[in-house]
Amino acid sequence: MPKPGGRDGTETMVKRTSFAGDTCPIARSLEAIGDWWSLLIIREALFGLRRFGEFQNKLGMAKNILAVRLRSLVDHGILATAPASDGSAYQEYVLTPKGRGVFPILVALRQWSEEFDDNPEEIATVLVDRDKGRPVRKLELRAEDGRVLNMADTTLKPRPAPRRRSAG
Amino acid sequence: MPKPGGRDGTETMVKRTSFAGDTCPIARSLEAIGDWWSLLIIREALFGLRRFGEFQNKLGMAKNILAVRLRSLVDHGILATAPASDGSAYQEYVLTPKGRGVFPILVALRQWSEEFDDNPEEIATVLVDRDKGRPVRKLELRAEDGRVLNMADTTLKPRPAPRRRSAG
DNA sequence: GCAAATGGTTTTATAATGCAACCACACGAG
DNA sequence: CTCGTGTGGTTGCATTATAAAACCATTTGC
Repeated sequence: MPKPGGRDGTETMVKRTSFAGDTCPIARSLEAIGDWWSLLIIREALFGLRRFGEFQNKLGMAKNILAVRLRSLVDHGILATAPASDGSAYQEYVLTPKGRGVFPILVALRQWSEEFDDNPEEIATVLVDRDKGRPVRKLELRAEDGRVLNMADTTLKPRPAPRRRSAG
Repeated sequence: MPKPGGRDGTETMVKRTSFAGDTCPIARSLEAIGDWWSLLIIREALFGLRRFGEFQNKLGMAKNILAVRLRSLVDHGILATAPASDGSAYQEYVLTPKGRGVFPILVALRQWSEEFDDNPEEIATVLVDRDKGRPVRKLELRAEDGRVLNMADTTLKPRPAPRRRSAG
């Protein structure tokens, strides 16, 4: 069975496609956090988990997969390693500002489930305002002037060319 | 996509983990749209793409993968098939309300890239208010009374028990 | 009817995932 | 120091998902 370009040294790179160089910001996000586990790890990190064992225990995922994901998240600047806060020689994984910035994405995912899931009664938790203990509103997208926008009120424009600073 | 089930006793050596029965709404969302291509397909659908060939051409993905994804999205009620709008015998894939409800998730992903990407100058487009042509604000999370909340202002509570209708 | 386009499926190869076993190091007790 | 245990991984191997390309059935244009 001759396969195209097989044994002659020309390896066919059948890779999982990468969006790293894509100009679409959504694709670029997915490049960093667009897999099953990464967002769940970040979710747990937002909850305060820090140790390898904590993530592994809470998420019930294979240790090798967790290790790969943690490395990837560190590489992407979403997590950072730090010496353990309890004085031991172990290390911890803590969210960077970039990692904490994922919060709105998680809220959007949560609210989508709350609104459209076929069995919403199976959802165990509600995101509430800490002060009042009342559920939060749906995320709002607003114009510069404050008007609430829905999808039809928006459009995409090419990014304006970067303004060059005059010989700073 | 991972096989559904796994919680209902019909479990047959489930390999790739499924979050279908998870009580976390984020996991439930990821079950439906938590893979590389689904969100990009939805993005293109929001832009108006409808035909198999349009998706395949625009996203540059393998046809078999596209076919699997489209089927999955239809199964999840995110897309629906419809007779072609141009009168031909072909079919089209159109977003359901549930599919259009993904919009805020895409906005959140976009804004995360805009804020934290290492090379934001590579991002080609800006989401703007259609009326004014001005960039939109960051998504805002608000309390019931209108206060803008950040992550620290929120917490999770168990979902209140469903109110039972007074029988009869 | 025939060629080309459309919308897939099948085949085959590679990469990712998952489980279990293994291993290095830290730490505590003796 | 040595043993035993917990933590934090890595390594093999089997299974699954993804990918490219070939193939195929309809539909459309002519």
